[in-house]
Amino acid sequence: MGCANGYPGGVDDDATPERIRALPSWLLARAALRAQRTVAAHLEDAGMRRQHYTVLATLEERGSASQAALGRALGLDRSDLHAIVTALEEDALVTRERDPEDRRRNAVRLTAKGRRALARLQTRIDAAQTELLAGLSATDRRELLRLLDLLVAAG
Amino acid sequence: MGCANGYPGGVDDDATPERIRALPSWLLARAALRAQRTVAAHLEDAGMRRQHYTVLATLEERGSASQAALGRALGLDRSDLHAIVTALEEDALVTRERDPEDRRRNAVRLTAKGRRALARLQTRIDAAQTELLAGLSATDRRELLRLLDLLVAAG
DNA sequence: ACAGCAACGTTGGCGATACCAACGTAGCAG
DNA sequence: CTGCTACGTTGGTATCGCCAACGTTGCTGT
Repeated sequence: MGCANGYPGGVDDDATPERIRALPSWLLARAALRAQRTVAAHLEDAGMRRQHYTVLATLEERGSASQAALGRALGLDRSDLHAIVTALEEDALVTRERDPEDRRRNAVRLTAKGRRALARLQTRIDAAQTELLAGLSATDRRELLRLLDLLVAAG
Repeated sequence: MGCANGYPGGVDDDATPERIRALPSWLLARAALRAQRTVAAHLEDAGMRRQHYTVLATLEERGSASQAALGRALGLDRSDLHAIVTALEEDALVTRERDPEDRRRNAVRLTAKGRRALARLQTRIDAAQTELLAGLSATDRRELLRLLDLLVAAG
């Protein structure tokens, strides 16, 4: 009668209840947290955050983009993008100039240094994804991407 | 030559680049954000947050638990759990007493009112999950749970 | 018996993230 | 030229996960 709940071992308190562990929103939060920590750890000694990478990658694809366009493409707020571009500009990874064709906009462009930094970041990002998905087969990885994409697209 | 990138339409700037959209960590973050917003919206007029639900649900399963045990079961920090239990106690949903068998611990227990509140919360949580997974078939939902569980267990 | 170590709860604080409100400026449509 | 809209900028808010420190309590080894 020593154990209040009738468990023999006793260390069962550390286990997440099935009721919670079967909750999609909880699992998503947990998995995303792990993903975030993994990516952050891989980018740490590069002094970058994950949004810096996504902005640089988008710029490499677009060539030039306004901050508002970057925000819409990446789901970021204008104010947050302002801070990100400012940081990248201070590191000379991007340039920010008034768009001559629409002087409301800032034309943000990748510099040569930015392009090199992006290449280095890409390596780290790839390593983080590999570590994150280490327990999944190739088929499972594809399935995961498909299902997550469904969820994101429905948003 | 009007369009810098050769796109005819022009509203393509709002689309997330494939390079980003195929990134597991990014998809996880986006999907988790949507899940979080959906749950929060469903719990909003109940004046509760999602961690309140998980704590209440764990207590219903365990009967009694210390704050540290709740933290380990749910992946929450001691300090955060303190705030949660305090809030639940103020609403008389749980009681917090010194555990007579180990006076370092607090024995947190569900009250009758807490049990009723949990039942109401469960309805809202279920509705949120339904809304979240609306675009997925039953098979897809099972697959998603399995894959997310793999990711979380590997953490 | 006692000293040292570990666990617990509590308090206070930090950094990252997502979001919102307001403002001035610039383009655009009626 | 008069609204309306988009844009960038600034500043502020709320949540969340995490960490450090402290006093109390239990356990263990000597």
